[in-house]
Amino acid sequence: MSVTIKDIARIADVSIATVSKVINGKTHDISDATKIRIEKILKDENYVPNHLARSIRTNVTNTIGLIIPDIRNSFFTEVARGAEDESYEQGYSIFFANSDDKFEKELSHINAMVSKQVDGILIAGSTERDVPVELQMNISKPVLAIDRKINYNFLISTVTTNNEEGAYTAVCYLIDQGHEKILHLAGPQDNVVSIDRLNGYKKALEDNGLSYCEEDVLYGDFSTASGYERISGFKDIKNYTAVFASNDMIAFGVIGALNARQISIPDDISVIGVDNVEHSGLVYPALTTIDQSAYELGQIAAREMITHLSGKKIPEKTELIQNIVVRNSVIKKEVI
Amino acid sequence: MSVTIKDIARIADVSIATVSKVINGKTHDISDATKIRIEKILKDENYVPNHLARSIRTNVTNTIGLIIPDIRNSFFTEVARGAEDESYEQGYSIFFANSDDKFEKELSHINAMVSKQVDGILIAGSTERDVPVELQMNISKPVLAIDRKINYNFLISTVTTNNEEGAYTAVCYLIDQGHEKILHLAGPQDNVVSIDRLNGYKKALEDNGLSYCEEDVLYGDFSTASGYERISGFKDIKNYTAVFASNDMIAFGVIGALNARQISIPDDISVIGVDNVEHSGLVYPALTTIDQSAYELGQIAAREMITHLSGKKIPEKTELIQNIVVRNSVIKKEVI
DNA sequence: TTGTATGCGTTATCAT
DNA sequence: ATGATAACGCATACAA
Repeated sequence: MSVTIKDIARIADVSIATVSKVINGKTHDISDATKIRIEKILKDENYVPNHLARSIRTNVTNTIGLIIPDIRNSFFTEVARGAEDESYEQGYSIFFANSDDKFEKELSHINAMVSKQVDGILIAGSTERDVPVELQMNISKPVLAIDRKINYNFLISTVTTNNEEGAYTAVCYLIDQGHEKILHLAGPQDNVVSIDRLNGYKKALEDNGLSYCEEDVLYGDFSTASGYERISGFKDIKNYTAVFASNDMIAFGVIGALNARQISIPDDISVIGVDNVEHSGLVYPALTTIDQSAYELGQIAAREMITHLSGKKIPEKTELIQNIVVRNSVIKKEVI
Repeated sequence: MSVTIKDIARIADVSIATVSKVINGKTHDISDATKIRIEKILKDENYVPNHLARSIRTNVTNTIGLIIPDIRNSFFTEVARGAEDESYEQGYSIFFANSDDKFEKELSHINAMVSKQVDGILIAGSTERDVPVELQMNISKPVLAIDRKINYNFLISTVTTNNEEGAYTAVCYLIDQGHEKILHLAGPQDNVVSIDRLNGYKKALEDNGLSYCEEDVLYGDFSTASGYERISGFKDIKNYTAVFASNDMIAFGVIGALNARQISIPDDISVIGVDNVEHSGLVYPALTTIDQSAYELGQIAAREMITHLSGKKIPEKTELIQNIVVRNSVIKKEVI
């Protein structure tokens, strides 16, 4: 066992109340002499407060739970880092867990965290959900939603980025650079993010007087392999001057396939992605893309949770802007 | 406040001792009737045990701390995921923290975790260290070292991969494919990992009757930019048929620079990396590389810690094998 | 200025 | 089969 407040009291020949006071800096009614003496003993004995015991009294653990689908998804890697940084700065610890997009696993983690008395939980919800179950869950700790909407009872706020707007920005940039025939490589047809981005694509076309055609959209999944396959066998590629990929992974596949087909980027075709994944600046040519502000998402989520815990009011919803990161995969199309 | 064992006892009109027993399945001396009745109330009242209170009695939190330099480094992303998976399966939670390779930050996290009574701590040590301070730290919880050696008092085991061997494997593979002029893009001269890999490179050459020349090694840092710069201005590149990059990031830079110089991979030059970063299979051409088993590293680290906590003996040191992942960036060199 | 006593939610021992 | 109670380490209201 470690040394406890009781041991210190015995050594210093004072009561534990006195020791507790100097530990917590409530020294206004402690004489300097004993204060200094106790502090020395605390140090000599290498005393470490038992935070559990403290928490059981104060009902505060200075701990936040973070549940994400998968830390290996670079978007969530950034979210996690942002949340941890902010928490650390404010003296909080992070319980971290992956749900693998399984609702059951998410619930299991929530229960564990509540049981361990986290002060609040940050959740990037699993894609798989069971709304009735969700609604009847009785979470006794504040919950903040990251990136995706969720329906738990004690939801205090939602922090998201606007995927439609990000896509809109990307496509407008393409149009701005003179592109008019823009191929869209979408993600799964039933995926919310993919749908949002498709809508942004449509809206950008319409707002710029271009018409939307169904055949300009190729569906797949969010993987590089998918991007590669769609493009490598696509006959009409010459009809387009630009490709808007629904995420960077797809864009990597597109780049690979175009390289393989000896189609030059960006001279023959421009490519733009979304996500600003770490490697997007490192491929050749460096990918122009949309930054989702994943780090800020995590950071702000943690910050708002902590603000809430301190008793202050926080916005019910905050939406981060997705900014374009201009690199070398898009070129201005000269109008002939 | 949440409902406590006391509330349940009141509702069921029994003592808290009885409730505690059914909660913990010690029902051998409880009548079926009361057992069932209490279980129903537990459920109806949505009772969640306060794990803190339990821990303060049992001295066990079922929580493990994980301190890594940076979750955004994909190697540690994998480690973290492996550790979390194993912990989850065994009913443990993970406190997660980044040290940014700062020793001070590492210490700060250790203190917080010890204070919060983790059962043990997994540490991938920061590069920056202060051995005297390290030795005099008196950590009261078991510590397990991941990937890098550390010197805390309560070190129970070390789990690493053998970087020299991994590099050796890579270079032997190159030689096996007929390459004899192999350029090595190393990391920082004073970095342990970089040095280990350089040694593996040397050893592979020597063991295969090839001589090591200092000018065949280009130093830089572990970034893509570094790889790109070293190669883009390197006049003697034509003298080589293969490049062994000290990590995948460097390899990405090499690929980019070779592409830019119109040197074909792998036809003109083969490239091999180390790390098997997520994107390494997704670049063009797909990178042949060495897998560091980062996921297993985290998984095994957590597993051994938990085994130790259960009172069993664990090996003082376990070293994981690094395996080659053959993809498309290396080609067999035809001997003329 | 310092100490006593109580309680936080739980487990576990020992009575009943 | 069930209950009373001490104890875990700490914070704090109140007494001295």
